[in-house]
Amino acid sequence: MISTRGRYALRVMIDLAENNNGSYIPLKDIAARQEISKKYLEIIVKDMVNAGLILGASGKGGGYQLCRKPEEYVVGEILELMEGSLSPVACLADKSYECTRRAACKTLPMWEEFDTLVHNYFYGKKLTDLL
Amino acid sequence: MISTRGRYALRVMIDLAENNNGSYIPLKDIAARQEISKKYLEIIVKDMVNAGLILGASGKGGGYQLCRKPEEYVVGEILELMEGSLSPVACLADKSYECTRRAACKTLPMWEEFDTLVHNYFYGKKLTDLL
DNA sequence: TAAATACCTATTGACATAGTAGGTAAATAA
DNA sequence: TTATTTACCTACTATGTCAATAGGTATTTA
Repeated sequence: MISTRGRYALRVMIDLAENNNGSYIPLKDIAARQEISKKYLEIIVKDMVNAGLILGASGKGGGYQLCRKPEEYVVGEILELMEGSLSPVACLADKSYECTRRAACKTLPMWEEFDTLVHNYFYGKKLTDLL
Repeated sequence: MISTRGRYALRVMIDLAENNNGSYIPLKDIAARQEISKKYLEIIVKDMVNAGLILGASGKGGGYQLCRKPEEYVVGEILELMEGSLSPVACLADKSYECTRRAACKTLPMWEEFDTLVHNYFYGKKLTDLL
């Protein structure tokens, strides 16, 4: 399951791409267009700035902006940054996770194959594919 | 993310398939082999019985048993019964979910495509593929 | 009658999710 | 300078899910 963090982040990116006019776009406008709580979006958008996905500028005339061309963003990157991991099971999501049953695990190969499938799907989609 | 409900259910099914000898297999043995809390497994296995995936029998000599041939079980069916849904977002998982933004949603087609991908992957795998 | 088993109800601690509340800092325009 | 607009910051909260644990009852066989 993809949480609101990843889903809302994606919608913010799309909104920024569609409404790009060279200047910064206030979160108030994004929240209104997307019908998402502005207060809650603040948290998510802050993380997007920290992750280097977008630019933020304070003060009057401030807001947010993409820092790359829309076709240079990959959906998988955005989702993975916001969700932490897209892996279906803990033993693949946590690189440090040590499972004593690993060698004997009958299901691991399936999770690994599925993990690759998911990764390839979302890394094969660009932001521009959603516009 | 697939929770322990789905993952453990799959391991129970594999264990039942591998240790099938015509009679019922006590949960105690499954829990020991799989190194999973028996008390916790009770909850999961009870749901598997209610869902019609396996048979349970009380009393001495009782335990659990597959009620179909291993090749007649599909992984997707087992996971979906235990996890409730494999859909990545609420608007696809809940059939009754009414989203006012549905028609305008830029991301929905991607979630739908991904949902189909996930469904096809797990419904293309049989229990016997894991043995 | 004793043992082994499934089955039942209730509870718990930890954590994540999806927010809300209220403030501070920074930039611009009057 | 001052007011306004904006991002940014810390803290809090209600609800729910996850992964169990605890202790009992019903059922079947030897």
